[in-house]
Amino acid sequence: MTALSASSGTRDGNASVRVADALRDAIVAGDFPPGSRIRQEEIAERFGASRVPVREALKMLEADGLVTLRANAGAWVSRLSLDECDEVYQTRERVEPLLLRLSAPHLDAEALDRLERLAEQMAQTTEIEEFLRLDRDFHWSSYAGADTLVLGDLVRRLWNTTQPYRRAYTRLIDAHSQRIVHDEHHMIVTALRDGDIEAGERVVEGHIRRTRRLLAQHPEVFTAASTTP
Amino acid sequence: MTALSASSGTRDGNASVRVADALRDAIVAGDFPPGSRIRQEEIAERFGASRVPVREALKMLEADGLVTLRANAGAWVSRLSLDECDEVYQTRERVEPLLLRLSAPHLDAEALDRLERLAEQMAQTTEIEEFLRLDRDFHWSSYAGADTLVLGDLVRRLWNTTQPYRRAYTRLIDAHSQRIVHDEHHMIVTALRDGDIEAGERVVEGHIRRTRRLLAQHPEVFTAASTTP
DNA sequence: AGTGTTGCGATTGGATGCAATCGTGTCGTA
DNA sequence: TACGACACGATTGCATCCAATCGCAACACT
Repeated sequence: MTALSASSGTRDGNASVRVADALRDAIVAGDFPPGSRIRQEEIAERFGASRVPVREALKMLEADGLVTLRANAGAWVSRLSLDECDEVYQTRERVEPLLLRLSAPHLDAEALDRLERLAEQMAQTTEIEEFLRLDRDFHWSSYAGADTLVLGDLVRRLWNTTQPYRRAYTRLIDAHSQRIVHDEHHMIVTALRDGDIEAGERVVEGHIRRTRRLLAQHPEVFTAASTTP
Repeated sequence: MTALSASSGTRDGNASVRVADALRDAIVAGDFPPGSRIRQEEIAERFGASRVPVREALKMLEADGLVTLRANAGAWVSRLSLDECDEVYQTRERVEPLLLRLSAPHLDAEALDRLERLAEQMAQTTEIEEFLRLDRDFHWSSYAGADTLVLGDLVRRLWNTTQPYRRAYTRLIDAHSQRIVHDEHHMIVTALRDGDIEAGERVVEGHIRRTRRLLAQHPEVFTAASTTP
């Protein structure tokens, strides 16, 4: 599922977008931990392109907040301070309830069943990457009803920039916290089934806030976050 | 104030950023109305650069939401539908109160005086561009205390993408509506002086919501928005 | 007359090549 | 030994050049 292959053959006319997508996936997947140096030529070779589309991709990822560029120096995977991460989470607390509100009316029974299933799967897994993937999948599925372009993109961006810290943090939570996450997910599904948007908004908000507070109790995550497979 | 000169001489190492900034300013200023075709070579010549940094700039502005790119076809200034604009405003309703909250504690008496002065100036001007400039200045000054990077950028982006419609809409509001805007700005200053962050958040939220509703009553703004000086 | 097709100009996408800049290791000096 | 200057390699930034694609108009065909 992570970015592999996607190189040989296709000359579809937009290498920069392909490189950006692949590189974004790689960063989010943890292949490039925060602070990693990104060399243009290395990326170019890796994805079978020249440096020009790579640079365009880097500009896009910089706007995404995933990459930090310094003129005449190079590109690094963005590293968030605890304060910045906290800020992103506060932003998510405000924005994601809205996205859920916009999505909720368009979620049919099948979509809700799917959410339920994802929540169940999460409760049963202990593997970290699987947990992260399911969590992402759960929330995005809950937002899938919103045909919004701009807000969806915005939230996706906020998720992406904080993914490395969510990964590091996931390693730290105990069974009790994990149980709370499971309950909250279940409450989201319940609220959606009841058509109680207000309740849904409040659960999502609290869900994110709780994670933010827990993260703030683990500043060590932000001093040297590394992920080596 | 609009982008002129800024061409000859300086070889500072980051032409793409300069082009992006200048082009962004030009779009926000209304030099390129929504739907305008953007030809790479034209921009390149205009800012004394090659097409390569122009394309990098376009990728950045696309991520900003200001420009829409179609592969092998070209670039256009993004055009928002009424629904999309409404969505951006709903997002602003959620996010800007937070930004104000983060900013408020760091605003000193001098900053508040400045806000007061800007509000007064707005109440006395009738010229549209001046009104827009002061409005932007007022709100951004109220957010200036927040040393936040990510949230500030996000809000700036939301303002930029909706600027053309705010401009078109400003032409339509009557004296009564303008008076309400003035009052709301004054209430923001008052809340900040009192240190009542809750009140400030609520005023900002209502301020944006009211504008959103008024915009929704003028769908003609989104059918063919043009601004020719 | 209406419709599908084919060719050309205009424009974009991408690769290569060269100049400018930065980081780093080495050397010289106090 | 500690500190600063310098030169070299590595990397980035940008301009030029060529190929690929699209839009459009003229044309042929039913």
